Parts: sequence; structure tokens; C-alpha cells
Amino acid sequence: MQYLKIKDAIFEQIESGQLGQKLPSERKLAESFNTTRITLREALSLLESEGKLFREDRRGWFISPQPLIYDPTNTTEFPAMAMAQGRNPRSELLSAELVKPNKQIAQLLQTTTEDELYRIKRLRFLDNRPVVVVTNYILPSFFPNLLETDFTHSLSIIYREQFNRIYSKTRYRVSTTSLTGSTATALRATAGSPAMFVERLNYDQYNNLIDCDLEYWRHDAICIQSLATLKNA
Amino acid sequence: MQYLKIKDAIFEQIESGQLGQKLPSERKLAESFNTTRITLREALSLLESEGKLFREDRRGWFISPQPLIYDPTNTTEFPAMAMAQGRNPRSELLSAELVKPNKQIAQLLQTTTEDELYRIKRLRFLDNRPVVVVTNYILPSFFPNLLETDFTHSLSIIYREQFNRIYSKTRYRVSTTSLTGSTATALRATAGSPAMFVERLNYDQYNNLIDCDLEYWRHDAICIQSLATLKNA
DNA sequence: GAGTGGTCTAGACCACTTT
DNA sequence: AAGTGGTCTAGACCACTCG
Repeated sequence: MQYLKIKDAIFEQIESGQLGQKLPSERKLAESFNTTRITLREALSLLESEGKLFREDRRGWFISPQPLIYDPTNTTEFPAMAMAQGRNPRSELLSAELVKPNKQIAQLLQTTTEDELYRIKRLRFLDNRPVVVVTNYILPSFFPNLLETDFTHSLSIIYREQFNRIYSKTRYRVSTTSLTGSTATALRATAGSPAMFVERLNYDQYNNLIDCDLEYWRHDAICIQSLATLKNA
Repeated sequence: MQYLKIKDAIFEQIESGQLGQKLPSERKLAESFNTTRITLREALSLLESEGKLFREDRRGWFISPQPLIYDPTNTTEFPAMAMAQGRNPRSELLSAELVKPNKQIAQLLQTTTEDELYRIKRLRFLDNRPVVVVTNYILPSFFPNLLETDFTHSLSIIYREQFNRIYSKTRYRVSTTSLTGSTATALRATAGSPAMFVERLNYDQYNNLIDCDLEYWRHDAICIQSLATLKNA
């Protein structure tokens, strides 16, 4: 159980601020604990699972900043939410296209794999660290010619100001998964890094299902929080 | 990237039902893919992160059953919730004591580390698989002599029927972490297994903070889901 | 008692990032 | 050009589970 001791030792060094934002190389750390890289990586991976460290692919290990508090029942756009918590947000548009959805998405939006949907992919940063890939699938019937708009604004603002649609109800799901493929790459993560997956189905003020969100978060970058009035029997 | 191919191959075998509920031994699997145990375990760990497989410590690898849909805004007790989804629930009381809380808990419940609290630990099973360790910290002022009650019933029923307190509001947080120590052992998990952590602060019908829940779930056993009316600016 | 998973050693090569 | 992380090999021992 050597790796547990190493884990605790590294954690103490993190807490006491002896390590910078970036950890020393695996070889140096392994040597300093008198062990092999495999065992050292076991310890680092544990700290990664616990959300105390994160990796950037081939760049090394870093200490995780405070997570963003994320309330799925709040429509506040990402930039406003981040700034309210003293963070510096930034977004990059990855793509905006009209596509035929796969079966899973078609089912979510109660349409077919033959009916095209708008798909908007974004990469969002916190303090210059990429933390989430967000994919929106949007029903075109409610938003004609959406692709001609300027996506520097958030979707909820575009919906409200250009189409008079206001998010009013959401059905969200949260589960854990791991990052793969282009999502992992965009987040500078190694394939297999732990992730938090948030799926949202959004309804407008007339109770029409208008779009869905698929969000893949670096799992240490987010803490879901909400206040709820309980439904009693 | 051999382990990615192995991962996909194992996943296909899972989907097509070629594997039983329990996987063959690591040595056999490694041999069948012409690789070493280390690489094979890399592939299995990925599937574990994705929630498709889980491990029981020294017992082997198993295919994950469907996750339980868990709505944090619903007070339905665990047994009722599980049965409504066609699952077979069971609970074990691990301990029920009066203890001094640590700093974190004291802060959560707005008390001090000197004031004792009831602490109730439970292990919950789904279809005979241990899936979550739940720890409740309860403010004794609202529930005199709580420890003398029979804990075969759920807490919310005891609160309602013996103390006239009804859960009416909750502040919940969801994050990911990993299992360690006695929590891991209770869940038959290896230290470091990925986990979903749910923290709840519960209020009664008079808006008094009455208790908190700390829940460590095997991450593949749960999918958080809720419906929310959005708070618009 | 046989076999298993958990842990660890001591290397190696490559592609990539960084200096 | 040097160093790094990602990946992989080919073993080993132990404590534990299971038949």
C-alpha cells in the first residue's frame, strides 16, 4: 500500500504550498519517494480521482483550482456565473452546423434520425484552463436561420432577444464518465480522464421542448449545487 | 493505444452478451488479447471510469447493472425509490452514535466541534450489491433521545411520525471523488475506486436546519436526475 | 490448495512539449 | 536537443477468495 502513503505525502505537500501550480516531473517525484514511475502514477491517479490534481496530456500534473459552483436550475449564462465567482471565463466556438442526429439525441428531442438539427459545440475556459465541452442540439422549427447569428453571445440571450423564447423548465441528469476522442483532446486531457457528464433538456415558456445540452466537464472543475423545495407525498 | 482497442473489444463483448455478469480472470483476458496484465487493467479501468464495469476488491470484475435514477428533490425513501424502479433494496445499519463533529461538519450544520451530534451510518444495497454509504449528522435539539428509536425505518419516517418534522427544503451538492478506507471496504471496493459524492443539508417545515447527509455512491450505480423550474433574471 | 486480484520492480521506446 | 509523459513488456510476491 505504498502508493497510499505517497498519495498522502504529496497531498500534504500540496496543502502546505510546497509545490507550485505544476508538479515536478514523474521521474523526479518517483526518485524522491524511492519508487518506480508506475507506483508513483498510481498515487497521482488517486489524487486525480479525488479532484485534487489534474493532468494535461503530455504537459504534466497540476494542482486543481477551486471548482466552479454550478446550479443547473439557474439560467445564468456561463460567463456571468463564472464572473460572479471571481473567475475569468472564456468560450471558443468549435462548430455550428446542421446535422442529422444519432439515435440517442433523436430520442431525447423526440424527433427522428432523419430530421436535421442545429448542433453547436463550444469549449469553455476558466482562468485559461479548458474545463467543459458543451454540445447543444437545437430544434430548427423554433429558431429559423439560427446559424446566421453571431455566436459570441450565449444561446439563452440569442433565444430571448432574437426569437422570444425563454428557458423556463429543465430536466437535467448528472452522471460520471470518462473523456475520449475529440472531447478529451479539446480539454487537453488524456483519454480516460474522469469526467462529469451533465445532460439537460430545456423547455421554453410555452412548455415546448426546444433544445438539449450535453456537457462534458473535467470532473475536478465543477461542483453541482442547488436548492430545492421538496415534493412531499 | 493498444488499450483503447482492447477496451472497445471488451465493450463489444459486454454488449453482445458474450460475457457473463462476472468477467474472466485478468490473466485469461490478458492472454486472449495477447498483452500483459498491466495493459489489460488499463483497459478495464477505463471501462470502470465510464461506469460500464465495476470491481469488487479481490473478487474480480463485473458488468454494471442499470444505474438507479436518483432525484435529490424527492423525499421518497431509498427503499420506495428503488422498488419503484423494479430494484430490490436493502439497508444495513453500520452505527448510530452521539459524536463530536469535525470542523467541516460543524460548519455545515452551523454548530461547533464541541457540540455533540447524532451520527447514523448506513450501508445500502441494490439487488444485493452494496452501492452507497450514507452518513447522517443530526442536530439533537430537534430529536431528543433519537438513539433509542428503532432504525429499521427510514429517517424521514421517524422524523415525521415521532417528532413531527417534515423535510421541506434541501440544499444539495454533487461532486466526484474516490473511495478510501472504511467506506471503500463497506462497498467492497478497492481504495481509489471512482465515486459520486452527494451532500445534502435538510430543512424542516419551519425552515430549521435539522440534519445533513453525506452519501458516497459507487459511481456507476447512480444517475442524478431532476426537473427544475428555472429562476430567470 | 489453487487461483485470483492488488501491488510492485526495472526496465524500454516513442511522440510530444519545452528549453 | 533534452526532457517529459504515455504506453508497454515481463516478470515477481502476497493476501485474499473460492471451490
